[in-house]
Amino acid sequence: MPDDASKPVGSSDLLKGAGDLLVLSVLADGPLYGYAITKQVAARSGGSIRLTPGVLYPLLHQLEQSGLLLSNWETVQAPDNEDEDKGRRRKWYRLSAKGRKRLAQRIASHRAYQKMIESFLPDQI
Amino acid sequence: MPDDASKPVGSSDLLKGAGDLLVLSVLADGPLYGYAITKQVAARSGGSIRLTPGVLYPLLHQLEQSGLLLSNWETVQAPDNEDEDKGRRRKWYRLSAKGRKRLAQRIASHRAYQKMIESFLPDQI
DNA sequence: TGACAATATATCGTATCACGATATATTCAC
DNA sequence: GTGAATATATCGTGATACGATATATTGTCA
Repeated sequence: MPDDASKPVGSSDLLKGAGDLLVLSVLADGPLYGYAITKQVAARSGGSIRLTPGVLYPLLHQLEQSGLLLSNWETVQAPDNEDEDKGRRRKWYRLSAKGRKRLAQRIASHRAYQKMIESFLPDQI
Repeated sequence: MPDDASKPVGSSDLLKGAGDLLVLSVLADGPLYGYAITKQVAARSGGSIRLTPGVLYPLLHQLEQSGLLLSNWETVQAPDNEDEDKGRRRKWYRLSAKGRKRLAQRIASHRAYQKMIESFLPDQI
């Protein structure tokens, strides 16, 4: 049996606690809805960062609850849809003032931490 | 009740998955035992990275089990200790060849990931 | 001599989090 | 009309960082 016959087990943990930083960062360019964030992040990372639903939506809710994000629902009417009560729902998220301030702090602390980690790495291995 | 009356709750999550990178890095300079690693990391980080026992020892065991570290026990005899069966025990760890190779890979992937995260951060907030 | 701090290893329980799987509904393309 | 894409959301699992706790030895200082 080959070592990696089927690998839907365990974790890869790509995000390493930077999920909030990513979401706040892409929203700094303007409001987006969840699915659009997913696509945006995938595109800008060349497909290497996949912000899956199971990661994204709990994260958005948590950021909103913390007052860092504000949101409003949009109902998209399909051209042939005459029923006003139906239509695809989108929840648009945008940075709050608090979220913008927090983003600046997170960037600073992220860079400080990475600088610290980098200082531990050996020049010669 | 003040918001942070007593805060031994929850997490700070300073390490963010870089624990193995830290340990492998400090061991690249030569063998060390656990407690010395703690002190070394604390000193080199100005006290901001505290590799507590609950983090360090499981990590060392896991790295050893993965074949990245090799170890041997040392028994330190106190000057006034005549009993050969007693004395403070130290477990010295050193990088294996596999560990050294892995360190190089981890550094490369860490830097690639950080570069990717950095590319998401907005210039202007 | 006795107490306390520092040295040194280790495990346990909890909280958090990233992730795959799954669910539901709408709309577009063919 | 069938399937892919769009769009939101929750659940269960596994990994892990952490504080708390335990145990034993050694150094310091009164």
